[in-house]
Parts: sequence; structure tokens; C-alpha cells
Amino acid sequence: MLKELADFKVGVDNVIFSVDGQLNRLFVLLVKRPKDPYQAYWSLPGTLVRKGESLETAAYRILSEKIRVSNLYLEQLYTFGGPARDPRESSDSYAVRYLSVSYFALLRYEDAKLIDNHSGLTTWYNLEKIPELAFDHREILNYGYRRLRNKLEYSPIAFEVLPEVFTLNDLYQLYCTILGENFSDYSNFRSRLLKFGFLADTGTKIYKGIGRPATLYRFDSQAFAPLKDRPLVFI
Amino acid sequence: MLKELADFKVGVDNVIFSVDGQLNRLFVLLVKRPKDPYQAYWSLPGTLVRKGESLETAAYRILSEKIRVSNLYLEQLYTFGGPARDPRESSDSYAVRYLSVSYFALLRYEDAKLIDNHSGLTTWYNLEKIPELAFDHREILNYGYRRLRNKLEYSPIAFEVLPEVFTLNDLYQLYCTILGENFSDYSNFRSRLLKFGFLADTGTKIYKGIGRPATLYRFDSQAFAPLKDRPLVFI
DNA sequence: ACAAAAGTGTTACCGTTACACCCATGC
DNA sequence: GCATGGGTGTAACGGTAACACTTTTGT
Repeated sequence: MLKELADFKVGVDNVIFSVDGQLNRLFVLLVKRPKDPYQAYWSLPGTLVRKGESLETAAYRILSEKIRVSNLYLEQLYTFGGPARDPRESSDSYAVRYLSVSYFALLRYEDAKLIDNHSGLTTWYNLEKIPELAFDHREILNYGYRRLRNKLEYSPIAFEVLPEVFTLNDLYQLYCTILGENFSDYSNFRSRLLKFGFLADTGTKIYKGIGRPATLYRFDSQAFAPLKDRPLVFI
Repeated sequence: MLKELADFKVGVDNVIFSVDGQLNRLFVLLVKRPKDPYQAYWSLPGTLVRKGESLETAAYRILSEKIRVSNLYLEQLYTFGGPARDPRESSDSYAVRYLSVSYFALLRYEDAKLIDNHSGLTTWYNLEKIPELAFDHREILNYGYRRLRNKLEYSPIAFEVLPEVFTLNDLYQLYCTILGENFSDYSNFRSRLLKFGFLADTGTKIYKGIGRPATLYRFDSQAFAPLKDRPLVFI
């Protein structure tokens, strides 16, 4: 029996979530495949890794080809690498294998501008209404969605997604949209977050028409440092 | 500028932890590299993925080449794939790239038998006394150790590592060894675990010499099912 | 009887939950 | 004045932490 090593091309597939805090919608970015395999199917935006390019660089490259955005969070998700996950691998198992390293990203819908959305080949899909996807992308998406919710509860990723200054309501809306309404009472969420001490009052207030003006806060990474690695819960 | 795709060989590196509940020791399995690069350095046991082989299969293959053990937990950790992480990649960046998909495994020291430990090229190293490692393996190890502690707190992985029936003390020792003494009072740990309701009293008791005999429990996956995906905490 | 190991119980404390309530603004 | 959105306060509840205590065994 031969023990030959497999040869791989490595792809990076991104699960890019965008949160619309205003209208409480959670989207994922899908692209329509222009060619076989899975021609005309929707899929996660992906690319193959080039010579001299790191995995993360490749992930950022796809993202920046599709979206212009200032604040985002991105991390590696999982690596899917079974043989025959890509039909391009011929069944005699002597062809090149395609391995997919997936990443997940989070950004705000209102801050993101789609590049080339005239063609309609790149679209935000509501998470509730995902069509059938190419390859094992549905599985990757599910995995990413689970990770997103976990990360939000236990890590300060929200502050990498929000702009420099933000209101506690902006933050709350972000959480609501992802974790679902009533994940926590607003007033309790508020006091918990403020008690941590890493949200600095900027002194300025923002007036958005009717109603009391909201205080603008800034994430103070100095003050957050000691809490790093400890089990935070933003419930 | 050329946009040529990189060609990869894919390696799997395992961070294999073993817990010695009796003597409160936590080990990681290291192997001495027989050849360049990093000849004679200690490293995580790894292998390159063969044709027709899945990543997970490769991970189990290395493991079973080194250890005979009945119960273990294994999961994918992270994929390290920057260019030049392996010196075999020549600097002109036109050579084959080496990507490492890492896995972490947990098993019990007392249940594991090392295969071929005469040569001394495969050894359990105490986590406190890790030597300099080859490649980026120190980084992988640190990552694995963090994951191990998290998993133990939030997932029922302990029950995949313990034998079919076990005492609450076996379980407690496992937790103590990994999370550190005083991670929780024994009596509190005990009542929390029993309250969950997924530990079934087998009715039998085990007599280990002096002292009151211990009740043997079995993990009841039926009873655990409804708790799945919910945020458990075994603190 | 005593030491060792297993198992039970109790209490003070602290954080969460679910509200009700007060404040500042535009119309 | 009143609707609207922002912000504060509080009291009941439930779980945790720390520790003392009881039970069952071997010698």
C-alpha cells in the first residue's frame, strides 16, 4: 500500500456577518458562483491562497474586494479538509485536494459599503432566509453563527465593530440583534457594562432629535487589560 | 505581478494532554525530531496528510502510532499557515508551503500505554517543564492549553476521557489537575454536578482499601441531551 | 478506637432579575 | 404638557463559597 502525501490547494472562505442595529437585522454576505462546480449557486465569499500570502491576509483580501468598511472583527473559524469535499477532487484520490480554512467576520451594516453591487452577484442575505449553498458552506455558516454568539457573550468583540465613540444603546442594539430580543433587560445590561469600568465617558453627548441626548462612550483598552483572559460575561 | 496559487503539503500536529489524577500531574506528549529541520529538538507529534486521508483520520493515526488508550477526547484546534513557518519553504516563496492543522487530545495517564518508549524519543513532559520546541510548536501548545481549560469548564469532555464508570473523586481529581487545586471546593463541585442530573448512580460501590467506599457513577447521555448547547458551567 | 476517604448540610454573601421610577429633550 | 428616548434605583430571589459535620470503611 502506498503512503503518498496528498497535494493541496488551500482556500479561505469567509462567513461575514453584518449587524443592522437600527432595524434589528442580521445578515451574511453571499456571492453567486460564476462557474462550475456549483455554478449559479450562492456561496460564501472565498479565494485560493496565493504564493507568499498568509491565510489571514487572504481572508482580508476577499473581504476588501467585496466591502469597504472601517471597523471589523475577524478570526479563524475552522478548517474543513475531508477528501471529496470539493467535486474538483477526482474520485481516484490522486488529484489535488481542496482544503478550506474558514474565517468569520463581524461588522456593522450601516458602516459597510458593498463594492460592485450592481450586478447583484454579491448580496447581504438575512440569516433567516439563506438559500441552498454550494459545497459544505451551509455547515460552515452554522458553525460561524454559533461562534459569533459565543464570542459576543464572552469577548469584547463588539468594541472592535463599533466606531470609536458610541452610545450604550448602540451597544445594546448590537447585542439584541445577534442574541435575540430579551437576551437581557436594557437597564441591567447597562449597569453591568458600566460596572466593569472599561467604558470611558467621553463627556460629549449626542442629540438625535426627540428624547434625552445619549452619552458617548469610548472603549478603554487600558482599563480592560486586567480583565483580559478572565471569564467575562456580558450576558 | 503574478497571482499564482500556492501549493501546499498539509501537516497535522497534535497537542496530546494526559492527566494523572493520582499524583496531580498534567503531561503533554513530545517526540524528538530524528532529522532536519530542527533535528534533535522536541516537537509535537505530527504527520503529513496522505492521499485519501481526512485531517481527523491523520490526527488519530499519529495518536495511535504513539499511544494505546481506550478513552480519549480529540478536537481540532487551529490552523497555522503563514508562509515561512517551516524552513523547508525556501525564501523565494515559490516552493511548496507547509500548513499545520493542529488538534488537541485529552486522555488519562493511567490508562495510556506508550508504544515504543524504549528509545526515549517519545515522552510525557510535565507542562511546567517544557523544553524549547521545534517550529511554532510552543505557540500551538499554549493555544491548546488554553482551549483545554476552557473546554473542561464549559463542556462535558471529562466524561469521554474517564472510563464507563467512575467515582466523583476521579472526576474531581481530573478537574483539579487541569484547572489547579482549589478551583472549587469538593463538596460544592459534588453537589453542582449531581444536581445537573446526568450522572447516574450505578448502584455499585468501589472499595479501595481504607476509607468509606465510593459510589460508581455513569454519564447518562440521555439525561444530558436537553442541556446540550446550553451554557453549562462546571466551575 | 482511630484515621482515612466519602458524602451531607448550613449559612452568609453576592449577583442577577424584574420591575418601577426619574431626567432631558423636541414638538 | 406630553411623548420619546436616556438613565437610575431597589427589593426579592437564587445560586455560590466556605466550612463544619456525619457516615462508612480498614487496621
